[in-house]
Amino acid sequence: MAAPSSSDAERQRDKDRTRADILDVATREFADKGYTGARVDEIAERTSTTKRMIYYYFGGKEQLYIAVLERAYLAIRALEAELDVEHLAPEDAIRRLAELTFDHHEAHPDFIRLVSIENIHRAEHIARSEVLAGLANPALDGLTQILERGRAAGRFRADVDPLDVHMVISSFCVFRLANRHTFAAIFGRDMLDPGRREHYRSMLGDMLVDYLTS
Amino acid sequence: MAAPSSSDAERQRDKDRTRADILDVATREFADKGYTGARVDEIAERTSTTKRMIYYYFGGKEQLYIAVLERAYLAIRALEAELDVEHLAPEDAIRRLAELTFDHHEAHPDFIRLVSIENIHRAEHIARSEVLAGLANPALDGLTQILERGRAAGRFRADVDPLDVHMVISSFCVFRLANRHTFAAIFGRDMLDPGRREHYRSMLGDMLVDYLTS
DNA sequence: TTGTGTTAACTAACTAGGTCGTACATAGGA
DNA sequence: TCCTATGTACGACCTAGTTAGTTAACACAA
Repeated sequence: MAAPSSSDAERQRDKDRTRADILDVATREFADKGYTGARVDEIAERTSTTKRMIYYYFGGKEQLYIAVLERAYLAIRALEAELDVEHLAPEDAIRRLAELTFDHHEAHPDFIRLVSIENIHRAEHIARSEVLAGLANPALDGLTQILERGRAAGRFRADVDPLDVHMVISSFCVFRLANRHTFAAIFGRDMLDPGRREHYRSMLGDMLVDYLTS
Repeated sequence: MAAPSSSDAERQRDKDRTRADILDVATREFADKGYTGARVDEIAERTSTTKRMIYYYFGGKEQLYIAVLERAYLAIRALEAELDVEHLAPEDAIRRLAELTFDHHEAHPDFIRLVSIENIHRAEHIARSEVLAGLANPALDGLTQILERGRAAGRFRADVDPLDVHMVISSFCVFRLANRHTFAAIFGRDMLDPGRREHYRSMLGDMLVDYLTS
């Protein structure tokens, strides 16, 4: 490693920008068309660089896809880590966490689609990623503390596993986005209708609190 | 139209059998690899017939895929229509319905995968199917009656929409199957572990009853 | 019964258009 | 001269869909 000169730093910045550019385009393409449906040529065309560069930077289609997944998961986990609910009553804290997840998923439909796609592939790519395999959810720590506090205060039932609660929150928020198209096609209801947003958002909190305090 | 001779009937049976054979194989292939990932050649090879026959019977890859979706939805709806809970108390009826959906989804992972895949494609194929677009869920009628009974008896809250309850049930049951791979990769928990099955099955009913009676 | 025309069921081989990945050439800084 | 970075062009393979032709069953007239 040579000592970094200013031009080295510049070049590194350029490189990072090119990588980020490719990842932006690739994220949209993979989220849109799935792993098999995505076209490397298409990604290259929508990038300020060439296909050759994609192979130069990432090695291949699969490694590019894994890089896309890694960045998407890391971004979402970074946001989750900011959760701060220690000053709230347990019930309100649970509602707050549910709302955070709710908002979060709604704001990142690409991420939800990538997760769906990755599940179709039985998470084989995540398993192959050293960054992601076993990457725990930071929100889980906050959730564990909330449940602990609620239980200590005698307000929450004692037999609840944080991961189960996380699963319920995720299932509600993920389903609303991931299955909205078949749901709309069959029942004629758009789960993302802005007019119903608040209803769903508070419904999840209500359900959780009712269950935890029963 | 000639009067149906016995050989006509036989030929129709053969034809139906060939169609069903192709659909069986195609269901597995599409559920396994997704629409784009599925290979018509592969389906043909695993069938007792040839690729040309698939085009002969179904017209193309997309029409074959739609036929697979139609059959899968129709099969599941037929089972749902058998729900009979009028003799149960509203709380028990809700639990029964939730368990039926829970068991059902668990027993039909291929169907869940097809639904996930179809959502990745924004339900464009379902929308194109005359059979499926607007095919309501028979279980929804049962659910509506249960909620009505519970409300009339003063045991259930009044402000609950059947479709919302259906959504909660579906989200829980679907998430458990559809997202099990990424969930396992990241949290190290297999949501389909038989040892946890009863826990999840009753947890869903508990949650619903807690919410509806709150 | 036999010959003939007709139609549905079926098949192998092919085509046209992609699709990932690579070989090669080049430029320019250290 | 070596290394990183980049562009062009191509090759090997794959895949949905088609073409052109075969087989088998049947209807009906002679």
